[in-house]
Amino acid sequence: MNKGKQPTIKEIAKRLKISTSTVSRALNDHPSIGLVTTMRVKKLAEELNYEPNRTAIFFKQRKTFTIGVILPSLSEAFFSAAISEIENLANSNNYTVILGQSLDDPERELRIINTMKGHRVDGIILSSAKNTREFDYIAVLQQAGIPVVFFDCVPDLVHTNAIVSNLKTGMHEAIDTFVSCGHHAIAFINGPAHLPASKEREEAFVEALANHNISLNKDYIVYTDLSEKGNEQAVLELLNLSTRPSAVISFNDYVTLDAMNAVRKKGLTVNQDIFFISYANYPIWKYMENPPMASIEQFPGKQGALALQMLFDLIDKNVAGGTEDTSLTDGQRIVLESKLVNQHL
Amino acid sequence: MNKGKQPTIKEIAKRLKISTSTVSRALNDHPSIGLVTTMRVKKLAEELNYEPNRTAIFFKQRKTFTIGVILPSLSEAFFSAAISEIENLANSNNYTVILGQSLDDPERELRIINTMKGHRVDGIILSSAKNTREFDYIAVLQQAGIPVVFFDCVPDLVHTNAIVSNLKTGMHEAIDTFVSCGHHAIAFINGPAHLPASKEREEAFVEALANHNISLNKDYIVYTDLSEKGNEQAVLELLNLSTRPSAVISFNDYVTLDAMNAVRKKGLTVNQDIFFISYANYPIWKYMENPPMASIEQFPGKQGALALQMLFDLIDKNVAGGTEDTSLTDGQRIVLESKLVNQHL
DNA sequence: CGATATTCAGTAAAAGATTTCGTAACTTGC
DNA sequence: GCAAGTTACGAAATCTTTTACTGAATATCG
Repeated sequence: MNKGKQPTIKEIAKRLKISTSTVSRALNDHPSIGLVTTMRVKKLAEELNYEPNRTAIFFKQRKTFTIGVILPSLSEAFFSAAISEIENLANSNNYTVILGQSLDDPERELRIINTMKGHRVDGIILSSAKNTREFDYIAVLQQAGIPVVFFDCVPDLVHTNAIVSNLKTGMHEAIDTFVSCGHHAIAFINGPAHLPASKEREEAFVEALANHNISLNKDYIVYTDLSEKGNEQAVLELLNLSTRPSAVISFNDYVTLDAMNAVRKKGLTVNQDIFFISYANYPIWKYMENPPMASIEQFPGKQGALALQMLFDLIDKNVAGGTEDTSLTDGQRIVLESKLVNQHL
Repeated sequence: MNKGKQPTIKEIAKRLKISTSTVSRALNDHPSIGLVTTMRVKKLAEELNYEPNRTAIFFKQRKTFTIGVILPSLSEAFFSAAISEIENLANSNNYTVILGQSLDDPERELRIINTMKGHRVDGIILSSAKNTREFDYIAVLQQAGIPVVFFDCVPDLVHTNAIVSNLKTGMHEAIDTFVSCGHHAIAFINGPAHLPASKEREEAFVEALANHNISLNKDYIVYTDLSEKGNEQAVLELLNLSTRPSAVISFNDYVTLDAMNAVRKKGLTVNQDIFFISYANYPIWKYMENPPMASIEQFPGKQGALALQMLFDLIDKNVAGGTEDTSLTDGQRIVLESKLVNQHL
């Protein structure tokens, strides 16, 4: 039969006694090939079950229609929502997604980036590991002509393309909500202080309190390293204060979950003794008997979609413009507002 | 400088005034190249920041060190746990993962498979869409020499490689537990009847009841299409029975979540009026105030890891053996026992 | 009718690495 | 000192597809 081999364009050419270039052009509907020939080629291709060898095309065209997506973790709801949307959108644009998870390890992140560079991906979407401090690879990728779009965890540098979430709007809404429910003792469990995301949250927290003329109580801001233990300790710090807060905003839903467990262990009741609002809007809240009072939605899917859209734009410019195109060096940013949603109570 | 181009072995050869074959061999530590030459080549390669063009190698070697993973959904906890582990393991074996989600749409699944075939992946791990009935693509992939390993949702065919979860052990343990707690009115919310996974669960359910000499009440087996509405309706059927069950085993945790919500809406109390056990062990249970009594863990990460291991074996055999190797046609299966864990109460 | 377009298809190079085959130069063994 | 073996490297083919260039045949026009 076909000797277990995939048919090639050469095979078609031989059978039809025409040249491979004609076959290639016919299959790509090139106008310089006559209708009859084109039909003959396509017919035989169909019969032989011909499929182009994409590895050859990738090689020749220096384009792989592949994008790399690197995330800290695939099992975190925020990221799996994002990757899900990215894959979906990439797929409908005939792009393929290759995947890497850094597990928040900068070394591993770097290794993945190099692998993807080796695979000659057309672009990379990257939510960097929490403790990545070295971003030299950005220059390397730029040198290699591979555009990068950051999202969620974005390095604090100019000249990077990114989708950033404006965490402030959500924080303001959250505090408005708490205040309008009569809360004045509002605390904040923040993440690691060095993260831009933590800084932004904290600024917004301070601002929002000021807006309501609530004086800032330093004890009401505590920090967690985002581990389960860290989360528990952070909330315990708050609970052990002489006047404990009645409302807590926390870094994200995972922190809130651990915090709530700790609260219950202390014999207190969520949504009675103490109320929560946190970032991320974990899809599970609707199933909880005592969910947080509300959530600050960050739209992971939308962020992913925007990131991919921006990446496509960069890839196009990359193809159109020369190597000296500045589109890669100039960083563009799109800001997505966070929003208070799911008034669960 | 380097004209914005990536250096190639040709460039190295030219500068060193040796042939490209020597460079290639030197870089691959081929024994027929002298130590001095090898060192010189490696040194220059380092200086020039040479990186092999993998698209060229993939093309030449007919091997991409890439595997495809196709899952129904990336945002479901079970699958994100699996992909996370697969990516992890693939990464440490210097393989790259390309990703596709079928969204339980057979057409989309097929398209993804073809794309991956085009990418010349070395193998595919596939958890097929729930309502895929046509598995012709298996033959096509086999013809193309691409091994496939199924897991979780496995077609009911011989000659397929798969990691299957033995759902029975878990069911037996679950019912043992219920009975030992005094329950005799045990119901079962099953998934769509056509799924092998549903059939297996139901068989085990019937067997386990028989083991305890509990006569089977047909009304105590209801079905859901796994939609939120379907899940609610299913549990309502049970609750509206003249003698409602005191214990319920459900198809999976998502069903249980919806069922619990419905139970509460009816004014009943979970873990008091009615108890649940379900498959999957959703990681969120530890945060719930009224979690199911226990969970039947299916070890998604482990299943993924085993699938990848099996795939690697098949890829190796594929390389070693000829095209006529039967290893691809003979289906091998590994069974992983499900297990009752997290006695949450 | 001859000059010029237009149409259609072939030739060959190119992309970057690996690999088969071949061959100089040098070392052994006797 | 010569056959045989070893060492170290080069030339060229190869993997598949695309594409710039070229050329032949046919059509069009003045």
